[in-house]
Amino acid sequence: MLDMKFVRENLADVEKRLQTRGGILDLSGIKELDKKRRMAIQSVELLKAKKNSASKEIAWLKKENKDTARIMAEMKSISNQIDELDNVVIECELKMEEFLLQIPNLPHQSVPIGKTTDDNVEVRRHGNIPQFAFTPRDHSEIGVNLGILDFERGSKLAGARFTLYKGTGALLERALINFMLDMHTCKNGYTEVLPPFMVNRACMTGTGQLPKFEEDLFKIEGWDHFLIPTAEVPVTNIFRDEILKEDDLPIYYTAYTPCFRKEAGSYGKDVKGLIRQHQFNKVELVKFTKPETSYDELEKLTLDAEKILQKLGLPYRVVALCTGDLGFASAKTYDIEVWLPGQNKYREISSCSNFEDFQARRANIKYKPKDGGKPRFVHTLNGSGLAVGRTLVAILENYQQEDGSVVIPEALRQYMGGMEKISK
RNA sequence: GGAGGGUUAGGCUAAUGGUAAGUCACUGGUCUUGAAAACCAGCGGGCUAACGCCCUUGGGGGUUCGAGUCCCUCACCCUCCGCCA
Repeated sequence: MLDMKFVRENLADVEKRLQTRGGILDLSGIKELDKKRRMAIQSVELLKAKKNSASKEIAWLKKENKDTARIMAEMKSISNQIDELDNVVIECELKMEEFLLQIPNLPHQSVPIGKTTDDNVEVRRHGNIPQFAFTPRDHSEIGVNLGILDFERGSKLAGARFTLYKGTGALLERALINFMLDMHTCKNGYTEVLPPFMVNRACMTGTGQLPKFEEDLFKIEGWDHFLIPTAEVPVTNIFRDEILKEDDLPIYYTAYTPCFRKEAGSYGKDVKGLIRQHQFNKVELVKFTKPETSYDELEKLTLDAEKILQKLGLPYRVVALCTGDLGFASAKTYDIEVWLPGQNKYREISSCSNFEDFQARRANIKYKPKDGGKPRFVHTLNGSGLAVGRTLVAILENYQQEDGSVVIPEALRQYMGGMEKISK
């Protein structure tokens, strides 16, 4: 959520920057509401001051056993006026909040202007694309042939976009989760947390999934809870409605969770294989920082995610998302895309974002500056480190051998009982 | 599922229906060679050019001139019983 005061004082600039995201935004309605609200507040506060002093007077008159009928009648009518004006104020505030909750974050100045994924800017590449002496197969073919992925039974159990991992496939997924968590906790300085996999409405509103994107979420029947679409939601909300100490910052958390997404609007896309599932595993990185350091922290967080791919020997590139491709709550996002030989292209495996104070304002997460000043909103960041299913896809495709077997990356072997290769 | 208890500012904790008192922590100041102690001030949000004023006792509603306090309702937390991994 944007700061109303900032919006009021920078209306034209805010409109202009939001327009770079696509979609047309007219903020004049909110400006009117803001004006109406402030006028009502000014008049109602005069009446309230009057009421307060009159109440004291009544208490005093009663003590003295004097007549209070006249002043009490007068106060009755003032109370009614206060009620009316208070309602005007509340109505304005509700409408403004409803409006503000629908407005996406302002893109950071460094974000490239553009409309679609084609306008994203490649920042760097790492690793060499593997050359095959044969036509590389796609991960679903490799996985099914090795008997480690079962898409048919997955859909028997839960429908399309669900997969059953078997044997070494299940082990590989678990090994990846452990490998990633160990890297982030032991080498990169994150604290592991294991949050609830379903959360209440306040959490979803705090990180920006609600109220706008309810159709993308799985809701629990008969309860105002939702399955989490990413660990970002419960982990960022850990400090909702709290005031942290400046010395506590920055806070680094990492969490493994499954993620549940309806994938509304993606009909026909990536229907085959593991790329787009209703349930997938992810290891997430979340940071709470001071405003001054959040962009440095974004660079570091992105590198922490990249280290996983480097250790696994998977080639990738990093792209800076353009304004039109930016997520709702994000001010700046780097996507990390891993090379998939089966598709002969780079595919997103991580998305690292700085939300600045957008989520912190919605979730009311503050810190108290050391110098005793007023509490300020923290900046929140997060990134996948990494999407586990897609990492498994990348390993199967990049490490496949002509005979259909798959070599296990060196870094992962200690997590798989020393196994070096997956074969039939 | 049943019974009971609870929610006051960053933490803790008061308040016969008369307009939120204290305390601890924290920050700044005074004092000091320095520190501690002591003392003073600040430490939720909003409106205003400013002086100041208004709001804030989990959310919403009601009674009242006036509600932390009384009534209704919802949410969340805790304890016990039942069931259960």
